[in-house]
Amino acid sequence: MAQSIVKVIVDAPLRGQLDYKNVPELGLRVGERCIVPLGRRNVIGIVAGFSDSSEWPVNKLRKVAGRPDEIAPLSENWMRLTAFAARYYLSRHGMVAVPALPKFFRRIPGPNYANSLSKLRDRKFKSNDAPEDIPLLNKEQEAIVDDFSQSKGFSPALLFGVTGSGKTEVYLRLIENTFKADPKAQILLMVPEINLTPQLVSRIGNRFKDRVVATWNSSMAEGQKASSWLACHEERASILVGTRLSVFASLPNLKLIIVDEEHDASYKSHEGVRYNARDLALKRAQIEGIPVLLGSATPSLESYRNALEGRFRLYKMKKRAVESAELPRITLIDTSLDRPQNGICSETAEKITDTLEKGRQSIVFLNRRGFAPVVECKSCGWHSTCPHCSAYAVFHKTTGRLTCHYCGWSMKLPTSCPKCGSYELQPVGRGTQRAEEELEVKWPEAKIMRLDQDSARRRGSASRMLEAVHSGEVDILIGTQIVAKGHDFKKVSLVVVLNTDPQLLSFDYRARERLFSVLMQVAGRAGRSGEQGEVLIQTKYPKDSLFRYLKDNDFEGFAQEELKARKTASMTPYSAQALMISEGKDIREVLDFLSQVKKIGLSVQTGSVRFYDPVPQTVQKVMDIERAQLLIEADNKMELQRFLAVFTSEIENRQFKNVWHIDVDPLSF
DNA sequence: CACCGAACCCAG
DNA sequence: TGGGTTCGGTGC
Repeated sequence: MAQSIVKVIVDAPLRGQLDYKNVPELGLRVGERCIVPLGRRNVIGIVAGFSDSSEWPVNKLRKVAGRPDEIAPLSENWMRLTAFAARYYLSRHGMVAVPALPKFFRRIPGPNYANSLSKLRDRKFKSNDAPEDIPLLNKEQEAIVDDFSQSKGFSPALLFGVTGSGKTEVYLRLIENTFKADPKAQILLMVPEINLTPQLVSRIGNRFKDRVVATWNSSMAEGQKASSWLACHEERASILVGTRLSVFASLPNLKLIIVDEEHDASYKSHEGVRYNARDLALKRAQIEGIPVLLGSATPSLESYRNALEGRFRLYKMKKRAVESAELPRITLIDTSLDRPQNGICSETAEKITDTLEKGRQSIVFLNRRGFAPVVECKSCGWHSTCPHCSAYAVFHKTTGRLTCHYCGWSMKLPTSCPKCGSYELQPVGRGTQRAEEELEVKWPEAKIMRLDQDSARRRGSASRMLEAVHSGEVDILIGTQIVAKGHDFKKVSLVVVLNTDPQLLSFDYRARERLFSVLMQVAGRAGRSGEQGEVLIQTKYPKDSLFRYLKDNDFEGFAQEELKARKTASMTPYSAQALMISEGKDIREVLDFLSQVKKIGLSVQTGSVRFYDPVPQTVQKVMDIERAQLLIEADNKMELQRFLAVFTSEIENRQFKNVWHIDVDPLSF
């Protein structure tokens, strides 16, 4: 057997695999973790293969240093998935595979290792004994469950279900059917963010009492991550509920993947390897040859198009699961006719008062945190800017400070203008803190609560606040996006949307898609149990077609109009994009570098690949680093991929000293 | 001339 | 990526 040389991948930006002399007594197998010397230290690597020859002089090769433990190898499919991700997102196999393991499993074992490992194995997963009542499926749900459960092999499907149509119940039945077909099956349920997982996990735990339900998300303690990971790897856990990183979990008997809220931007990773976990979930299902379900009330245009063109099966759920729950009535308030007082139009104010009188709850949605986005000097025109970023420093009244939302820099709000000394400093614009204060003045008797990153910062405090809403202690909940996400508030009958106009006018062509999605979600908070819900949207542009589709609860109409526009302009999903981003001290140097890079690109250009001009990023400077980008486009992902492989190796060969990276399939600009 | 942080270089 | 080394500016 050809086993004298071990090929190892490690977490370092090195091309290909590293060769080491094998130590046959270790009995290493492909997919196993091993300890190898790298430079002056030892690191954890993963065995990618064996060979009897090397491109390196064999006598210069170093020996494998050992194995950390007896844990079973990662599967061949897992290795294929991570290798694919590395290739597609222009990274290195080791830089995807190794960081996909919990920290515990990528550290060199210390003296207590064996002990800690057995503790991890013994960790008990919460079992749930709450009484369960299994809702009956309606006709729509039943047909979908029956059809999807017939899937054989790789079969992607999109579940388009309006808010409240009972997607979760469909997921649960699909999981149940998967266990019926294979009692040892493992299922991966991906969710965009952690906020929702507790409710979802306990619901799953209730339904599948004899199963271990593991969770995996970035806010968990390292020990918990490690024990969840191990339980999945050793097949003690049969369901994993996790955020984007869990697409790389080791699930040797994976039989079904569900991606909930598939349109959600948090599936895209922004640090390290910039992968999109939803896309990788599809790839994973393809590699494993298993069904995958993407679910959403407002699918991404990309997935919706895939469904329209027959690449995904399309399931629709247009009824709310609770028969009596009607869809909320949406009213647009023209802010140029009904001028807002302290941000609130008179019609809005009346409705809030009504709702209070009826003893029902209201949600006020304002997607901007802090008190005011900027402070201005009325006498000289000075604005509060961050000294390290090209952005305003936001005024937070709770702390009395100006804070930069990009780098975290902050200073005490000056009492007089730093430029001219005038005392006429005035906060401009409105964030949730200001709106909260204004609501308190207007409705002093109401119990008002604010929910945003600032008020929810402490661990678990968000869930405590949500609990207060559920129990009815709160009359008006004001907040950012967080209030929109999937909470099943029974007593909310009014939703008010303040100032979404900036997103309507944004140059980012995806802003409309995102706005539609978030408005649909927030509207879905109203009237979830019986009583007719009402949604008020204050806008200067009530005639915008986006609102018409929203009023008619017509995602498909909206999506088709958007798709048509995108097709005409050959924008995504009718084209594929990659952003080359570069950073440096001097913006001219950065732009200069990107111009050179563009020239190189033009010289190796293939097929439909085209370039835009290098431009500074929207927020040009962050933490004193200037950033610019070069947008590269092709007719489809395959052509773009083929080009990028050649292009990046060409740039690497030139050994530029500039810092750069590539964001494949970027979601924002 | 000592000290420190930033830039640079390298790993099989 | 992480770590070690080298380089250059600053302070005494």
